[in-house]
Amino acid sequence: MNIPASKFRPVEDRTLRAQVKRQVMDQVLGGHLEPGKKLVETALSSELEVSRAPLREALRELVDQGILVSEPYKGFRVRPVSQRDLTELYSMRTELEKFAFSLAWPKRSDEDLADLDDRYTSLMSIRTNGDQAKAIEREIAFHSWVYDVADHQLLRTHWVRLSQLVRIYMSLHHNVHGFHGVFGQTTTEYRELAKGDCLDAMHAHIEVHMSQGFDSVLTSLK
Amino acid sequence: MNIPASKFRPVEDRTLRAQVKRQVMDQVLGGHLEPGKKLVETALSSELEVSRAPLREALRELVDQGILVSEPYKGFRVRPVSQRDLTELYSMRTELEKFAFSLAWPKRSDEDLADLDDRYTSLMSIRTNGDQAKAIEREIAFHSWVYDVADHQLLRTHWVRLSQLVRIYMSLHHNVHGFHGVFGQTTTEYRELAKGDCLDAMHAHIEVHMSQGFDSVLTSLK
DNA sequence: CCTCACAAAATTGTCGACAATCATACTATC
DNA sequence: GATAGTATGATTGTCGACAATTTTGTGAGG
Repeated sequence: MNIPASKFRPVEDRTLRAQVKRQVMDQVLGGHLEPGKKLVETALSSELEVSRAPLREALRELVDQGILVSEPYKGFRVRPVSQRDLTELYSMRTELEKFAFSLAWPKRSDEDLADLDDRYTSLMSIRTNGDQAKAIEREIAFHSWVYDVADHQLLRTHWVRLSQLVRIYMSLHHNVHGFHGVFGQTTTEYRELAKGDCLDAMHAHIEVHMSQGFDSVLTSLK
Repeated sequence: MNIPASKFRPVEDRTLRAQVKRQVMDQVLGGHLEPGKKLVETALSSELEVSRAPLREALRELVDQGILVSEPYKGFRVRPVSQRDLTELYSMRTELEKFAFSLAWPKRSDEDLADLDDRYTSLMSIRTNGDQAKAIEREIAFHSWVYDVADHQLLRTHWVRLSQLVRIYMSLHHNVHGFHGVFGQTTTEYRELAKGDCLDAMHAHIEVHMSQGFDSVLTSLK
């Protein structure tokens, strides 16, 4: 399990705002709301059975998380996708992840390496299994490892923001191509290098790894 | 002038939300609201003469911009500052700006170089002059040049987010140490290298430049 | 003096109604 | 027939009031 440390976690989503946020996020990232689709506040609020005030605040939070876009008097829409955005997303990912590895490199403990193996195993087991939402989450979790180890709060928040976009494109990919992952074999090499002792090789591999992922997802856009 | 292309720009701040956002932002970034200070909604709404609905939405946008923080039932506070945050901010800046230069390098046109000189002159003239808010804006504008040339939307939004934090720390610095800039002589060298033809030298200089800025701002925190 | 319980005040969260704006369909005019 | 103007409906923006929660204040008991 992932969080055995304390049996209890603080109750989350205490406000309607937070609950709404989670639900809309799940719908979008689950691929049930197609990119570009308009969200009508009155319809959503009656469907979720909350008033528009917390709904609007929740949607506004999702805007700055990059999941939605909004224009005054025009309302909210699911963030549209484009080839350019995808290109930028992956170039950005590449850069941040290389930076993360630079930071994490001297900090990797045995515990951390075992943790990476856990995430790897967890990811591989689901790939043959077939739960789309879970598969995406584990893919993200696998890549989050280096950011956890890097122990850089600001970098992490920027990765979280990027990862939302990654989720959108991945669910798009899964909807088009079924359940096989976007990274293929390179994931295994990624893990080996991450446990090894050559940072340059890791950096080089990230470029390859990302461009593999990019090409794979790109096919979903045409 | 900066934007001669089209004589008109779209009317901005059409909603109260946008106006509130701008005003609160100015207050915080102008250093008139100290980090950690609590913002009481009822007080703010009566002061700004708007209801709490648009006010709350505006504040929530500022949260995801990194200027404020919020907790359920606890309200909004100006983002607190810490040495760790500052360290992370500058390491992040260093990384993103190096990336930006890599992208911008082959795209630099003669126009762009002239633009850089304009921003440089504009910055230098204000440094001896003494309007704090303007000085900060021009400092940011100078560093934004490379992001403009890089022409990478996603990278730009991340820089915008970072630049908000930079503004906070700079206004803190100005409040403590008066109006001289935080980068000193290195700005001139920065400009020269940015116009030159050695990307590696530019990258190396960014490290120096940033650590200079970091050290300078750091003194405001103790 | 300290701590706990409890009441009161202050503050945030939520609601329903109304105003301002936008999108659509229709008409008049050329 | 095309286009501009106009009325209508749909949608977002704003407001004031009330509910839920936290914070502050007070006093009893040790």
